[in-house]
Amino acid sequence: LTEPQIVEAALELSGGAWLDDISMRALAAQLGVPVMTLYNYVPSKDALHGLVLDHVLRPVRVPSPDEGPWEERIRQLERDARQAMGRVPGLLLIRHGLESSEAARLADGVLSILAGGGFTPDEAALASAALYAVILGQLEIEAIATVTGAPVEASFETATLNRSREELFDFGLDAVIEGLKATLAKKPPRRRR
Amino acid sequence: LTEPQIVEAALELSGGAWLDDISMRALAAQLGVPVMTLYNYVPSKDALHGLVLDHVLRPVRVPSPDEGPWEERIRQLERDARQAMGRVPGLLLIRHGLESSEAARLADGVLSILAGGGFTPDEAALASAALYAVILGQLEIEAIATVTGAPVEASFETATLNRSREELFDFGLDAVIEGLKATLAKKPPRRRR
DNA sequence: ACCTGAACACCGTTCAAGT
DNA sequence: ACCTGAACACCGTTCAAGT
Repeated sequence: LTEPQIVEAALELSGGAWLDDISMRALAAQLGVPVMTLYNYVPSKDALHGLVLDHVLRPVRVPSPDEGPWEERIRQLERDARQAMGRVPGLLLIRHGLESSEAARLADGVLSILAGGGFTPDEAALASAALYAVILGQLEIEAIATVTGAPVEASFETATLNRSREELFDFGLDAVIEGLKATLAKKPPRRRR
Repeated sequence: LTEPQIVEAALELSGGAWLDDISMRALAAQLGVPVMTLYNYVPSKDALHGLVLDHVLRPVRVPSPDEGPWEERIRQLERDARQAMGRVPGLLLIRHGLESSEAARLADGVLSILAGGGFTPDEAALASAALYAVILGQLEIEAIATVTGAPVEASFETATLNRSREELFDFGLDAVIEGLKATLAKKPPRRRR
């Protein structure tokens, strides 16, 4: 019985819905062990969520500087991250984003990409928060759809009905990136020293 | 004992943290009634969350067309909504955004503002989803900060440390709006008939 | 040392009995 | 009709006893 085994079992058991809804008892049953055995590998249910978050975020790469302009690298990273987290829409990353070392790695990646793109550290921080908000918000919208079985954003009438999640996400992401570019364009061109 | 009384008690008891963490038992104690009495007014704990969401969203106005250009009206509505929901960062609006008639009212308001701004229904739907994502994401970031006591976005290093939530939100919101305007600008100017 | 059963201190909600 | 106590079917986790 290993940690990855437990994480995988939790993922399978949640079936893409609210991770929080699976109980330690059900997880133990799935693995065929007594409940308390889990606590030899995981300190708490809360910590388990952190492990799951790390697990799904681990494969997401931070593109290196030679992989295109900063917009393209941001887009790639955010798309990958969204897709990875799409495995567990009800992850409640809310509560664990700050504890996850993988989430921190990606946040740092975004910051350095933005810095390389010409943003000051200050602007980069603001911009990365905006990008973070977009991905979190989109995941929430998807979580609603997955868990309730409703189409993506029913309240937005029929227009969104036939749109894929990718389309929705890309539109929002592109809008933010476009806005960030506009911010950059207003500044005098950066000087290299 | 009235429904608003129950909602207010829930708000007070949660103290701005995760609403889900308060128990029906604690809520009943706060109101000085037996637990089961609550069920004469609220069908379930889940429904209570919906009532709280409606309650905090009710005062948020949809600006009328004569209150400035569409960007300004969107900004005003979103700012108001963010502030209203800031009362209960841990509202888990995730689960109830679709059930709340007040959330639906605001979503419709955003759609009609965008339509008036020159977006096709299709574009307006995409744009409103993007705006929805931004506010949801920002609220999540704030919820993390409130509940964990950490500064807003600790992983973004010191740059964000001294920024108010309003600054963060406005930056993200402005970026999206800027991006949406760019989308509009690329189109031929709309014709009135 | 590692494992785990029983127990503790909770939950939300059903249901039947009270007035 | 309206109200509510007791009970049901769960929780996560502690803790002490097992090997």
